[in-house]
Amino acid sequence: MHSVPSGYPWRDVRTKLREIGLRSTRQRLALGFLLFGKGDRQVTAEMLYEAAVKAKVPISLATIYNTLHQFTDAGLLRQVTVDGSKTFFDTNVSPHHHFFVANENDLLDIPHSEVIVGKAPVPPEGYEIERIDVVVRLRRKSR
Amino acid sequence: MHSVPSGYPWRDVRTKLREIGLRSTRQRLALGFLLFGKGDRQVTAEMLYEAAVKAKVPISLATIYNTLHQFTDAGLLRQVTVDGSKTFFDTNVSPHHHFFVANENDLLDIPHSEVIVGKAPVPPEGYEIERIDVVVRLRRKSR
DNA sequence: TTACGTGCAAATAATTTGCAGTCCC
DNA sequence: GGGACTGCAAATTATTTGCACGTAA
Repeated sequence: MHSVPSGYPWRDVRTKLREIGLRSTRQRLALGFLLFGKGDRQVTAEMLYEAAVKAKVPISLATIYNTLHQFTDAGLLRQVTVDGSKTFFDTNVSPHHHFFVANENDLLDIPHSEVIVGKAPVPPEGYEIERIDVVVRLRRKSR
Repeated sequence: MHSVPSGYPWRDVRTKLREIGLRSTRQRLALGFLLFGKGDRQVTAEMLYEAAVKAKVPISLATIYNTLHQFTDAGLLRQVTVDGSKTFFDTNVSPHHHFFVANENDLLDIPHSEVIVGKAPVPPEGYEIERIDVVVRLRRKSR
C-alpha cells in the first residue's frame, strides 16, 4: 500500500518542514501529505481546501493560503497563473510548461520531454529573460 | 500632425463602431481613439481609465470595463492574462506572444517574426489545442 | 421616442491581513 | 512559557452587476 511519490522524496513531511524552518503543525502536516503524498499535483487554494475538508482536516482557507505561500517561498511549490482569477500551485518545480482546459478549470503538466520553445526571443535593451511560461490552451474535441 | 495607425486602419472609429453594432457614444469614441489612435497598445482597464481622465473624457471605470469587453467580443481587442490580477487588453489581435516585466507591470508584444514555439506538444486523448500562449518574463538587467 | 448606454454604488470573487486565542518546541 | 500558528472576520483588489437617468438614432 505504499506509493512512491514521483518527483519528490516525501517520506517525511515533518523533517521537510523542519528543514525549511516551519513548525510541524497539524494543518501543515496534512497539507504536506495532500500535496506531496502521491505524484505531482497542481491545485488552487480552493481545491486544496476541499481536499482537506474531505480528509477531515480542520483547517481554514486563510491557513491554506498562508501555507501555500510558505511552501512556495521555500521552493516546494511553483505558482502558476493561467487565467485571470484562480492561481494554481504546482508541486512540480522543475522547468516545464502547462496544458490548461479553461472550461474545466484543469491544469496539467506538459512532460518535460516535449520541447516547445525553439528559439528564445531577444529581449529589449536593458532587460534579460527571467523565465518563459508556455500555456497550451485545450478544448474538448468536438467529436 | 497625422500619424498613420500601425496595424489597424482606424481612420474612422465611428464607422467601426457602427460596423460592430455599437452606438457612437462620446465615451466609446474616446476610448476608440485612445486605443487605436496610434499603434498597438496593451493596457489594463485602470491604465485606460487614467488615460481617459488625462484626456478630459468624462467616463467611469464601469464603462471602461463594459467597452473593453464589447470591443473584445467584436474581435477588436485580445484579452491577455499574464499575472494573477490585472487583465491586459491588446489592440494587436494577430497571433503573437508577449514580454512581461512583472515589477513594472508592463506588457509588450513580441514581434511575430520571433518564432518561439518549435514543436507543439501532443494534447491528451480527447483534447485539441485551442491556442498557445507564451509569456516571456523579463527583469531589468542587474548592470 | 425609445432602446441602448452610462455612472454610481452595491455585489462578487479571490486573496490578504489584523488580531485574539491556541499550540508546538 | 513564549513566540509561532491558526481561524475568524474584516479589509483589499479587480471586476461585475443592478438600476435610475441620459442620449444617440
